[in-house]
Amino acid sequence: MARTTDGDGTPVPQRLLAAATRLFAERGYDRTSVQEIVEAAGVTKGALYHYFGSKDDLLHEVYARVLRVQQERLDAFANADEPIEKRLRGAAADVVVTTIENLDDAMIFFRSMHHLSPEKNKQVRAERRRYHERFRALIEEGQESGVFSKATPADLVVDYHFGSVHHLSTWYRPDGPMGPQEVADHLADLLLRALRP
Amino acid sequence: MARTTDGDGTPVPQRLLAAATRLFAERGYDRTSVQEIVEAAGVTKGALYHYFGSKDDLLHEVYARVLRVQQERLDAFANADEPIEKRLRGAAADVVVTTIENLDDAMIFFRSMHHLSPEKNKQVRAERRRYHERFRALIEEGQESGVFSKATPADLVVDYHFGSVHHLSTWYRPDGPMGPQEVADHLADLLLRALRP
DNA sequence: CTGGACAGACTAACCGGTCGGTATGTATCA
DNA sequence: TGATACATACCGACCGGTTAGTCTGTCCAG
Repeated sequence: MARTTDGDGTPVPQRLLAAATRLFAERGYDRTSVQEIVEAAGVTKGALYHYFGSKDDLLHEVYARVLRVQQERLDAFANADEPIEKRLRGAAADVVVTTIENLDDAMIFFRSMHHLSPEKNKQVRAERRRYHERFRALIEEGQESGVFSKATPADLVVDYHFGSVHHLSTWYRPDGPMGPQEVADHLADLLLRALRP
Repeated sequence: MARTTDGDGTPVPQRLLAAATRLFAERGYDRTSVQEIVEAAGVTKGALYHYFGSKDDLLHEVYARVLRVQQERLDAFANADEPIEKRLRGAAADVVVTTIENLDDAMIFFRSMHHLSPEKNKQVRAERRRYHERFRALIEEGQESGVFSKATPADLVVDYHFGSVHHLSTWYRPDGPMGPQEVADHLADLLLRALRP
């Protein structure tokens, strides 16, 4: 039997990543010791430093995973064969749902970026910008075609919406009165209503 | 001459608070050592622990200051003798301006809450709720009188707006193309437009 | 001479990361 | 088939460095 799956069926690197994600979201990056991560994953430090170069690397992996997923989902909605209104609404609501379904990731994303090393921070920022720009392009397209109001610069509208997404990890509770889809519909509504000409 | 004002005219406790605010915003709470704070303030650890019980206390003071100022300003706008639309717009825009003018505070506020001790965290949350509820009351008032749409629960609208305020510290740059008032007007516009019946 | 306002040396606890070592799996060849 | 050789996966003691907080002492105002 391969050592990689001792204990349960999940490979060690993924177990470490999962444990780190949970702990980083729970206590923050600096308050989580490498020792705690490896204990939660049921291995020792040797294993962690066998698969990851540093604690920082672990955090970076979390970011990479989130960014990849979000960008893929946005592209799918943005490139669909639908009227612009529907595409924007779909993308805006979807990012809310996936954020709620991965609140830990969101928490880490917005709270721990400054813990990344400068190069990795730069890399993450660059990918974030790609995401931001794809979203902005959607809004601009609607503005050009007269479906959305031009009163507010598209850039600002993007930040307005992502502010609310960002904020979710602060106030949303899974045991609260609203489900993910419900919140998503409301937030997408607010965005679309704000954009009415 | 009192030792409290050695060096410049500012009393030591305020110098410590100012230094801590800047450093916490710059590097984060955990990455800022007590030694760095006292050096930036031109004193030693003896002085810090003479005035503050702990590093945590220092952070708490930053929160208390921000909360007090924001609550006062909100109350002023909310209780003014104006139509509800104007009062909400005024409050919504004002919080944006003051947030931009104290970006360090905002950065710390949303990034470092989880570093507070449980009791202090609870205390801060309670005050935050008061603020949130005053703002929500404004929106509900407008909804009741038919000036604002009832399509979205008032609670969610509040979180929507404060999401964008929260987000400011992430993207706003003082040397960017927009001034504080300009951004504030746009964001208040978006809120009011989203609330149109 | 008393007490507040500090200075600064000190401590005990961690923490990230390293490193030598071991166990297991796999490829090669006689 | 069985032995040899090497690679991969991991263990856990250990190290250098840092940190929040303490404690004793000094100095000056009133």
